[in-house]
Amino acid sequence: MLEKYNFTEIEKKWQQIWEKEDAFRVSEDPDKEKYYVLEMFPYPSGKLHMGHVRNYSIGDVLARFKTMNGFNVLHPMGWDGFGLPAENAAIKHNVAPADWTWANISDMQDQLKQMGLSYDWNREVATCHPEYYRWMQWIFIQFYKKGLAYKKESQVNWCPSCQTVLANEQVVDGCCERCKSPVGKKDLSQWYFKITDYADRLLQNLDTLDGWPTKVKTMQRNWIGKSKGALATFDVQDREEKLTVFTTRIDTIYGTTFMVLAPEYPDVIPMVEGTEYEAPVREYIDRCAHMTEIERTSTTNEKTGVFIGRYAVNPFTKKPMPIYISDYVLMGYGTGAVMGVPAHDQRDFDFAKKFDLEIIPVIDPQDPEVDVNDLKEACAAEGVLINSGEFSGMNNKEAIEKIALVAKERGIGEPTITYRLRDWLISRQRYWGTPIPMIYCEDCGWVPEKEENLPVMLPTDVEFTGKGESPLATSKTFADTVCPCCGKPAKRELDTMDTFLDSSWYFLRYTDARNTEQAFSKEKADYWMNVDQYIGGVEHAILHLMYARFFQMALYDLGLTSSEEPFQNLLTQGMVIKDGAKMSKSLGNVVSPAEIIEKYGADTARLFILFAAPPERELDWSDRGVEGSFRFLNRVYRMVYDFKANYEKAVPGEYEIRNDADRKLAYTLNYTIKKVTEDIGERFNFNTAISSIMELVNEMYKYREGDVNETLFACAIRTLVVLLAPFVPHVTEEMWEHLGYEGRAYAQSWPSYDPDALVKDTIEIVVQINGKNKAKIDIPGDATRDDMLAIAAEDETIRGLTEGKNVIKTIAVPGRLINIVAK
RNA sequence: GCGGCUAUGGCGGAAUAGGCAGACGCGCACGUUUGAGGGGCGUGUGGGAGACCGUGCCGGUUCAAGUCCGGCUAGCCGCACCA
Repeated sequence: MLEKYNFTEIEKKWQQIWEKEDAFRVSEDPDKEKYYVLEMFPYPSGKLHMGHVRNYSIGDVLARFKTMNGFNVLHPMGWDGFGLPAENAAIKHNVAPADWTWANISDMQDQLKQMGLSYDWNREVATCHPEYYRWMQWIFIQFYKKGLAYKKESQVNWCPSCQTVLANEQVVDGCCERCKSPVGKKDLSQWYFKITDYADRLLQNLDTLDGWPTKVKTMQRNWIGKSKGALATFDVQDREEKLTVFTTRIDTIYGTTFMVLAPEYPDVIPMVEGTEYEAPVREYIDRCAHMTEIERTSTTNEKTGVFIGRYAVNPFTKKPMPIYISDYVLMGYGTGAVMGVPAHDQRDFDFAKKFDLEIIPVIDPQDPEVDVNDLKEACAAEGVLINSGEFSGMNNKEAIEKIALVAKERGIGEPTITYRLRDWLISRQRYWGTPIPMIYCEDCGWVPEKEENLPVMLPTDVEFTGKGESPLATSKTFADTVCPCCGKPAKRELDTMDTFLDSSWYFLRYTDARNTEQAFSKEKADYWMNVDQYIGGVEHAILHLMYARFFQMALYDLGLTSSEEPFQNLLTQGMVIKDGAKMSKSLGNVVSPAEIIEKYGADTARLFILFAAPPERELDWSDRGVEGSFRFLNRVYRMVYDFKANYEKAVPGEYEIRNDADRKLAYTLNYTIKKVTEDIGERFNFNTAISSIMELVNEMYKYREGDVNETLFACAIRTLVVLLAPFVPHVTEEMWEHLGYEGRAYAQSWPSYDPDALVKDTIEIVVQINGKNKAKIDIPGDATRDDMLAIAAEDETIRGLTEGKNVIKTIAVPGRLINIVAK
């Protein structure tokens, strides 16, 4: 160890040693309690950013801390290797997506290794590796066999820029989640996963996920969007068609004055064919079809629509009512048909005003401020039914239950539940993804590839134009195959899978990453799963985290896993920002991890990022703050160096408390152990853990100015190095070695504290009069409530303060304060 | 519109079960070491001359409120014509 802190050399040295010693390799050990800590694996863009550094620093502290506490810790890392940027690079720079991706993986792996993260690299996975996507395809086939995968022709979200379809979840504010272009519609035959079959379980299980942030659970609940309601079926006058509506307010059915269908509603065209209404209806439908998602939803208030010339019959009142089509009714939710109750629904009210339709109030809110016969806006309040035949006079909450049941008896409806969640569209017209292992045979239809033929390899003779259909269509070798069923010539599916599939089970593959016979062995998965702590950005709250939950449930139903939920505890880290804004190239406020590591070292980068804010919060990057963390490490380094130089023979061991200074240091030392242990283990408050270690160091600096008890100080030095080890692994390893201790710092057991050292002889407490701090007195550390009051009663100062006053009440909190209420 | 989160010195943040608000760090000031600079070491640092006043605002509960309750305001995030 040099006199000066040379982080570059130290970090290189220890990274090499860890690699040579395969320090972080783990295997199943039934005698040890396991702990699985997982950070969301990165897309291999080629460059690590501060968000990654934060994510992996948090995970690494936890992994190292748990290891030191005797757990068998699984801490893996891998690559979400498939995705669009690789294809864009292919188009732009004429490099093969595979070459580009593997080069990036190699670069990023170097950068991760420079951070000194305790990964078991033997378990590294890359989703774009054939040995990974082989099992992805195998899982797809299992889902298909179970009826969870199906192909359907429908109108899909189409990103004109990415030239591919998008799942509902990937459309954000009407724009493509990735490239931000406005999303349009397209009719295509695509593969879907039946995630809606799991809607209720995905929702129900959220209640069991105590270790998840409520924010994420709420977002998922909203996304699943369960709503209880009823179906009601309306006949169409002079027609065979029947129109079924979904409503949460069946109690207002007597107030229905019109009916609205989504423009895409399948029965619309047959109902208008050959009538004078056909032309305007077709024109309206056409207009809607050409609108992007944004255009369609931007006209929030102004309702549009067309009367289709037909009348529906209200099943309760038997009254006919006009049928319209309007884009405010969505084909994708409920049944695509709604009953128009203008008196009690604002959208219906707006529509009725626009088309001059009748408004019939059927709920009286019994509010003197509301005149139901002259409504200025829809009245959604609860109340009593009026104008509702046999149900008039009933409370509307009661009516919601009752009318649905009556409808069921009469065969005109029934109670039901609807979800906002749609089935997951998984086909992508992309090259750089897992090929969908399905084959189309003229005779047999869609047939899965034989499992022994997996993986269906991505071809390399492909052209990238960035336009049109799937790039796999340009391969001369890929499409042609034989039917696995009948052996006749057949064609392969040319689309690839949404990359969110790849990341929906990688945590299972880590448990058995090198298995060539199975996706993962159930035994190993059962040993390591569930993930005890998952860490990542909140931007994955819906997409990834719900897809992964769905996969785990489906795999559970297939008997491949033993638990329905994959992630026991979830920590969503906050963003790293600078100057009050997200780091971005356009703002020019990006701080590159590589620069920081070069200037201050990985240990400083890790320490700062953990110290500056608690993990869930936003982290404001400060160059000054980084210097502070660097300064602290230098301060520790110097103290250890000086200690070794001045007290070469001092060894940690049983020490004697000779004086107050010794007692104070022993107290701080033990208190710090307690504090750091709790802050890391129970609260993930790494910032306060680090600040208490700083206090210990400050205390040690003061202590060494006086009469040094070598054994005690040696204990403090040793403990300091161990407590810092999870945060700053390189420099602590160097100091550990320099101090001449056995083994490696990372392999030490976590220290325990001596509760006796935390008992103080005297403590200072506050005396309040009427809740205001007035004095401080010293009392014995073990003083009871009565002792405290007795001491206070005899104290001169306090007597003076209460003199002439009438003491009404005294409160004493042991170890904290006394409050005297006096008039 | 609906739902969630946040609000504390010049700044990042601390106060874990209602009990000394501002730990720790940054910045700043001063002292010290040094030929000087840098660096180190140390002291001080919410406001106010003071009794006191101070955790976005108004009110409440309590002996005691940053913390609990009711009502606002602002900012951020998510969803949004969901019938």
